[in-house]
Amino acid sequence: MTINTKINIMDTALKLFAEKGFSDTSISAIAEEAGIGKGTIYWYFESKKDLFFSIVEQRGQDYFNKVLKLDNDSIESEQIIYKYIKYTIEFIDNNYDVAKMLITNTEIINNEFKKMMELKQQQVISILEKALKRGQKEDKFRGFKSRDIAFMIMNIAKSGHNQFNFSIEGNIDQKTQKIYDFIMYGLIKEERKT
Amino acid sequence: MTINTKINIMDTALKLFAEKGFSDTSISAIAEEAGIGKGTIYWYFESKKDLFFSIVEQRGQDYFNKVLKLDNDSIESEQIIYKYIKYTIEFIDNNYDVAKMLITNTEIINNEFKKMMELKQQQVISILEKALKRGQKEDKFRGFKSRDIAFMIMNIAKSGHNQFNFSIEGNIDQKTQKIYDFIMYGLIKEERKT
Amino acid sequence: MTINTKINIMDTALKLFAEKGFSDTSISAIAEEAGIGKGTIYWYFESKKDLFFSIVEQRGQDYFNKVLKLDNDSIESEQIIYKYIKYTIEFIDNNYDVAKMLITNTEIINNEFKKMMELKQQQVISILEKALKRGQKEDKFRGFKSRDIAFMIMNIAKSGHNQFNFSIEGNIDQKTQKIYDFIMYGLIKEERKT
Amino acid sequence: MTINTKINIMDTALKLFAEKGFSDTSISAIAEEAGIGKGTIYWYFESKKDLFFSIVEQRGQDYFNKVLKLDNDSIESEQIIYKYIKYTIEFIDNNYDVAKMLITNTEIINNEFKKMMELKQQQVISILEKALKRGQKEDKFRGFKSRDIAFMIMNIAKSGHNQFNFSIEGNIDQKTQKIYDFIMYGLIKEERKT
DNA sequence: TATGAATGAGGGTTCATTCAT
DNA sequence: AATGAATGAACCCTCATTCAT
Repeated sequence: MTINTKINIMDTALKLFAEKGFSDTSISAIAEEAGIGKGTIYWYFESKKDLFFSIVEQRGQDYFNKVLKLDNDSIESEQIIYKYIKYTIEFIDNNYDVAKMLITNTEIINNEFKKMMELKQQQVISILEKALKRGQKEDKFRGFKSRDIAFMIMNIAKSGHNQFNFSIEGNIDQKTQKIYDFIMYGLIKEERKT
Repeated sequence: MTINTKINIMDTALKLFAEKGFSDTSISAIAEEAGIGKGTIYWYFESKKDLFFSIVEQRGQDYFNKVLKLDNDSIESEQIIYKYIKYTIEFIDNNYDVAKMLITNTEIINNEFKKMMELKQQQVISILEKALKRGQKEDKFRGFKSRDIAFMIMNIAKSGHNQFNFSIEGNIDQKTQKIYDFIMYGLIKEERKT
Repeated sequence: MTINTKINIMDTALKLFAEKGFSDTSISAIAEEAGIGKGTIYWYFESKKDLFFSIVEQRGQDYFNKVLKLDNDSIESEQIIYKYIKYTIEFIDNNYDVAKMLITNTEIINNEFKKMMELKQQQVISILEKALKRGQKEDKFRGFKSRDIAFMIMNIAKSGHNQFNFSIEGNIDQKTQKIYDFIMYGLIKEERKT
Repeated sequence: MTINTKINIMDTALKLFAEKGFSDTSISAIAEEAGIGKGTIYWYFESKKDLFFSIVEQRGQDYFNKVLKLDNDSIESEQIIYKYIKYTIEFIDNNYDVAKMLITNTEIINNEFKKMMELKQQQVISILEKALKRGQKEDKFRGFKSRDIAFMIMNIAKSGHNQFNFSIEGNIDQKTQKIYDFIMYGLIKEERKT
């Protein structure tokens, strides 16, 4: 019946982790929902945590690789920011469950995993920081601490995620455009100060 | 023995919840860390969840009340945004543990509590939205969907929070100023488009 | 307020023991229902079991003493049986709670107490047995093993007690008469065999 | 390990429930006595109460079904009474533990269960009542309130049960005969009144 | 590959009892 | 006499994990 039991397990687990959180999702529940035996999960994964990590890895790898490719001086700095936002929105849209799972379960996961996640985040921040610095050198962007801004951009990009039953409206491109526009020009209508 | 056992329990629990998450913090651990008997916790709190909620309520009430007072047309719209950011940064700075606890444990808490949190968030969004609309009418702000922007401001304000071992640099006022400036003017240096 | 705290405690405890059983009645619940502090109970009683025993002793003593007085050869044997039934019905009627408590909690009480209860029951059986033997000698009663009959009388006398929402109908005297009549003459209408 | 773990659990639990009562028998004690892990019990039973109910159901069903079959107008009314007594004695003899468990733990069990038990008892009373009324119509039995007598018969039939280290002497048939004889003819030797 | 019975550590919670006040 | 905060043993139950099949 199951062409690929492993995928079946991961999909089911992802759904339940996102719905109820890591701690409140039992191996039994995953097995039952997936229509397999409890023991089978342990044939494919070493532990519950291993299952969680595997899901994140599988789903997040694509996104992360795309972002890593933005670390390229031949891409215009605005484009890097635009694409970073787009990739992030896209990832959240296509992997709503993983995103939710990551956002809501970060802390309950072990330190090794947290360190890995931190490392990746630091890499992303560095890529954005580098692009921002370049943009400043090229006199495109205003003067500021680029690392701070990189951090703010990271946070604002998550606005594509539905929190508290609310999210920015629109499809991926519209959301991206809105966030990008806000980041670039801010709120103020009046003449730009320099 | 302790002058105030209840406060001792809440402080200890808060520390552990923030450190290890709700599910991975046992009542036994809290009792041991607080230097009291397990049963004593149940003298002051009905359940582990009740303890969690009590902490959030106690710590969050001040912040929320301050934000609610911003819902006042006699305050200039920019000031509302500025103060919202400041209060949020302040809250996070002074209640680092609660903030972390809230951010990382939202999903594992029961629905009643989640609904209450959502309600509060919606109120905050509405206050910002109202201020933004007023700012637009007064021709201060650019045209945009104010609810979307309110949502982005909420997300960006959280940048004061140390995630992944990184946060915006500076004291409360400096952080606030940086975020406010970014929100108002964005990245771009060039002449403002209208 | 409380003229006699001890009586207050015993009355309240009796009510709750009868309602919910010994194990499911907590000291806290008794204290709360009695409107006193938990510690106060321990001023009057050594333990929860001591409280239980005290109640039984206090309430059962009268009944038991009355029955003991039936051990008297100058009372006609039928009268002993009649009065035994009457006293038992009376006790159950006036001390419904104790009776229910005793019937439903016998086993959860310690062995010392059980032995004491057994002893008393054996005394009662012996009294009935003696009366029955005397009645046989006097050619009033049919031939049978008097100890067996004594035991059956003991059991049938409990029919005055409301079990499963049903009991024999009537007031104390009517109930007593019905049971006595049944014991004496049985069901059969036809000519008596000898 | 054991050929049938479930039966092992039920037998062990029955033994302990009868010995010490429901509340004073812990799941740990059952597991230890049965030589299995605590968790295993929860593989077969949903809860401690479920375990209790299952035992009662399993053991009591046979008895109850037999009694229900006595609700049959083609059986002579005396025979119904005789057989009811016999089945009851038999059940108590073969299921001493269950009987004791039921008699001593009725009150500590939940209301749903109590209602079910009451219902069954009412059915039994009704069967006896019906037989008694028929016997009266056929002019076999004396005039009385048949429901009261049915209730007394139920109580006296329990005399086969060893209470307070005493019971009627003899094997099943002898006990049955003694009780039946007592019920039919009562104590009195003299000429029968009508 | 796949199962599910079995395990036992650990969870949250209750409650009889103590004792300083 | 009376209190109630504090205790900790013991409770029922869950669940990640193992392993014989």
